[in-house]
Amino acid sequence: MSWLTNISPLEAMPAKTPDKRRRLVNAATKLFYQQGFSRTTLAHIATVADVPLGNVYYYFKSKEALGLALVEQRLADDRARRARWDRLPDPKDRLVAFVQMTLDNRRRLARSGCPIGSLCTELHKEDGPLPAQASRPFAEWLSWLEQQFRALGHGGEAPGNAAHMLAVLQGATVLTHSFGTPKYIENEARQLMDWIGGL
Amino acid sequence: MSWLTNISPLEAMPAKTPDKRRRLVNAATKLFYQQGFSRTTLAHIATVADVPLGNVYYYFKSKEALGLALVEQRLADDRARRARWDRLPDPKDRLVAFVQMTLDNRRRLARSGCPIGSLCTELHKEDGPLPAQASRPFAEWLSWLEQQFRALGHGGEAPGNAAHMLAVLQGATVLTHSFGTPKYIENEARQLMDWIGGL
DNA sequence: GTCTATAGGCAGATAGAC
DNA sequence: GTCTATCTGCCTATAGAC
Repeated sequence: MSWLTNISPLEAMPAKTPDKRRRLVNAATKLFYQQGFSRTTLAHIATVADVPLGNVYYYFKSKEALGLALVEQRLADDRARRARWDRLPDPKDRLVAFVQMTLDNRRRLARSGCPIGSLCTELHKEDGPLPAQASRPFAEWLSWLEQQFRALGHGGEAPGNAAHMLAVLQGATVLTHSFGTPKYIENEARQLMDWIGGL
Repeated sequence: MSWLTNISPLEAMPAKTPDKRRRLVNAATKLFYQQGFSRTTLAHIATVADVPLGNVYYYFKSKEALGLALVEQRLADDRARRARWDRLPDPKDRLVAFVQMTLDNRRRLARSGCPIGSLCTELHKEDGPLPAQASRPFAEWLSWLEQQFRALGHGGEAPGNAAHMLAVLQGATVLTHSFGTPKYIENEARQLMDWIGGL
């Protein structure tokens, strides 16, 4: 009865999402984040993923298609993370978890910026469907943040509060990345924590 | 006595900064901003500046050198703008002018993002001296904002307040650009105006 | 100082054998 | 499904006449 064992959906469909495809998306995620979309070559991605260059095109018909797959992966990962946080009984704790995630990642953010924000900024200068797709992760985070503020009884101000929280962290990340120091994230995160505590 | 006529310093030294050089920097500024550094070709810049491609290399030894010149131009323009605002007697009015500038530019910012922020984000993924130079415009704005808060008697909190104001506007600009709507800048600018009024 | 022509190299994408 | 070899085109940069 192996078909009843509790395995992850992705492992359950090896034919549709084989290991190579996953490795390519993972390598692309890492390299696009560290070097940017334009500067990253498919040859480099293939090397990191340990897949021959020509084989990349069996899984993705173009570099753009790989970019789109990367956005989908990001959406799935973020949804999983939010689902975990949704188990916290107090919406305040969910907001704290969000700010804390940024704080925990501050060194990485100082090195390479926000993976969603910098992807958005860069892909919005590309042609085709990439610009529109790139902002979807932001849209879903905004919507989730709104939910938390609404659950706290701040219905009318929920959209504004959600946007403010995301904007502050994005801006702090831009400065932290520009100057290569985590201090902007640390200062803004502390203020946001106080704000959440006082809601 | 034509040497006494009141002409601009740049027109006064045609040998050192001829028109073609200026046109190239202006075209590069515009195209790097709209399309990004990597995606913009020297051929396109040359066309927009109405300069033959081969002639570009008489003024700039490489694409990177053109990028560095662009940063210098940005620094000069920003200093001139701050010098004008420094004539306002009340530091609050100077801070208001800064926020108002962002608000006035919101449509352009929705289309292409912050010219300093997106340049920083993209150039920090390049090699060579560009990453370090790209953040200088931010550094000078931060320093100027700090001065204004100090002039208002908020000495100890001046660095934090300056960073917060810049971070909020940067973050609002990232969201405004990502979603193509000025509303995030409008909301955050309004709150910053209230904050300045109550200082 | 100016401009044409082109070198040189690299990156995205494809062909086609296995 | 996999992989090697390669095509095609573009982009930075240079050569060299004027």
